[in-house]
Amino acid sequence: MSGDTAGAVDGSTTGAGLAHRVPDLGALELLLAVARLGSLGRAARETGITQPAASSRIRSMERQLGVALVDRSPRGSRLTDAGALVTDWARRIVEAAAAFDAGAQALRDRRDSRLRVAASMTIAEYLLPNWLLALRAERPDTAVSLHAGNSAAVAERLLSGDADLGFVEGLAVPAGLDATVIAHDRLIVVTAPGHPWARRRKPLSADELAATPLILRERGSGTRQVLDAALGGLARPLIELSSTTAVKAAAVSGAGPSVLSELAVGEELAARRLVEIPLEGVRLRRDLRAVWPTGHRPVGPARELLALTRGPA
Amino acid sequence: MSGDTAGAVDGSTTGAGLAHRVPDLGALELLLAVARLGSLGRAARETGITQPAASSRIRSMERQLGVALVDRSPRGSRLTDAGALVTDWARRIVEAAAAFDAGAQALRDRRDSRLRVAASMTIAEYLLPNWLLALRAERPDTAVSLHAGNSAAVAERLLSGDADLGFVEGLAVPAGLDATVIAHDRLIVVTAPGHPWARRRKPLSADELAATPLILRERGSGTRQVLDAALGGLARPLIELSSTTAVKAAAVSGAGPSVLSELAVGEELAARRLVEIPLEGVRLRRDLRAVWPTGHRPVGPARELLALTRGPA
DNA sequence: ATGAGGGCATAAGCTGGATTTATGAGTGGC
DNA sequence: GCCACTCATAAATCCAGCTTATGCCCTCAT
Repeated sequence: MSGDTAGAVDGSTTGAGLAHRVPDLGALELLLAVARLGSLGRAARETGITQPAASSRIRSMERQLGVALVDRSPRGSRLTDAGALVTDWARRIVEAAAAFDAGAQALRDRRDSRLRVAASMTIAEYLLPNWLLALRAERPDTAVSLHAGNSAAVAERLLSGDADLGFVEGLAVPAGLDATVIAHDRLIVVTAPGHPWARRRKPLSADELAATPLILRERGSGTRQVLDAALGGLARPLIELSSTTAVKAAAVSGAGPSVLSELAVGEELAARRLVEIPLEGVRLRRDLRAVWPTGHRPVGPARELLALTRGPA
Repeated sequence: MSGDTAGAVDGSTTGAGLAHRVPDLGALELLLAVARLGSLGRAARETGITQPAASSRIRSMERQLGVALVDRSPRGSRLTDAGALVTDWARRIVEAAAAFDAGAQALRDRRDSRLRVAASMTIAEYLLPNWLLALRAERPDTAVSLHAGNSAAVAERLLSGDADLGFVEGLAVPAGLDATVIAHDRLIVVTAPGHPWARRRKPLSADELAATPLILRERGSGTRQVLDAALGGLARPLIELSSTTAVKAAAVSGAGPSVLSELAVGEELAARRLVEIPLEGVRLRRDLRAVWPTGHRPVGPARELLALTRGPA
């Protein structure tokens, strides 16, 4: 959880103060509404503010960004070319915020919720918010609660009746539970772009990987289990850290190579903070499973959510 | 750019007011700093505010979310289990904001920039912000300007000396330009989850696709070009819209099937607002290319950026 | 044990940004 | 020519977050 970092996102590198250069969520939502509705006034009404407020907000956003975003005319407002681009970028922020909101609501609702979910960390972090969003779109009134923990904790909550549906990422299905595979996850070798491996031509061999000290999660984590199994219990730790985030931060800072879930490093790969090192001769694939107490097939909201998770591979 | 929408993100579906339920960027950045530094005070200092301000901000965030995020102790502050989860979700918002910022800065800098980039819309929307972020990480003082347009516009800017490096996504390289393939993009068939095709067992055939009216960009767009070529000029439009966003919105609302870049629909697939329909017998793959005036190999910052884009496929 | 230092909480006062109401002004349809 | 729609401006209000000034708690070193 600690571990020093030099990631662009974590602030230390960038001249801190993203918040001063990026409009706030309200303004971005307003911009999306303007783009969709073609009028400041209508967008204002939809957003629940008055027209002058919207006008002023868009204007200060343009001042802040130094770019004209909308073409105002007495017949309405259309996006500028630059405005269209900005709006698309803004949409991605708002989407992330919507996922955040869905997740946060599930954490809060803990009490009188109709669907109680228990999930392992990787799934809770990267997949569940989007599923919850989809569920909300179909059944807006289903209150969901979420509890995150390792496989054992998930199993315990299910068996004790404290959860209706679980998601785990380990190799085996915990005893007493039925399961169905809902997706796959690939573990990949990553390094900072400056690492020597980043310039290799040939894929890494399993032996090389096993012989190299790696930045890893602690023994017992789902990721570590799969890696150890694939390599024959031989993964050498260079550092052991207790959260995926800390591992990523260490890898980004160039401390060494690491093996992480594909899901966890999507952003880092896209922004070239990390690069994937091709690997041959090992299948670092693991199944992600939905689980429930043996015999008690999911019904109602749980069934609903389960159906949503049967995504594209 | 208009086109009605029912996407969860665009507001109409969700009980509007994401901004009231999600902490603002400043608070999220502060939370990340606390997670990284293990102390409210240190996080405050790094963020440029005082310790009581940080304390109050975190507290109101906890009140807003209804969840305890950090465990305060006289020795520092550590994240709660829920806090760790929230922080990870928050990181995704901040990452999107960082990309937004990088893009916005490039739109603004237009004047005295050392690297002038021209790019097609799909690339500018989905790929460039991350590249700019990576470039900034390596060369923090390189001012970049960005102009987005279709392939012809990109070529024109390069040939007239108004841009140093271009990115295009069409089938052919415009005359007078040298190019290198930097990535590939796959076009995929998508529908709303409720569409009959979403329940098909067998992959779609090319003939079926060609025979079905689709929601498409206007003729002449890069996407349309590739599709027409692959199908033999036969794609039937159900509706023609002038922006990828509008097409997506129409598809999400269930108006019909569409063919879109994989890049453009990542979020929608993840949140199950759209589903991919397997297709066989057609290769809807297109190359993304970096381009520059024949003979003038990129040098300096342009070379730098080019190197960053040679990503994982 | 005792004082120093780091860490967090509380209280009071200030400030700035965003909002609302009220109004004006331009454009197009009937 | 009037009505309906658009956006802009001005003035007053209100609230959220900031800072400064404290106090308490804990730990560690002397």
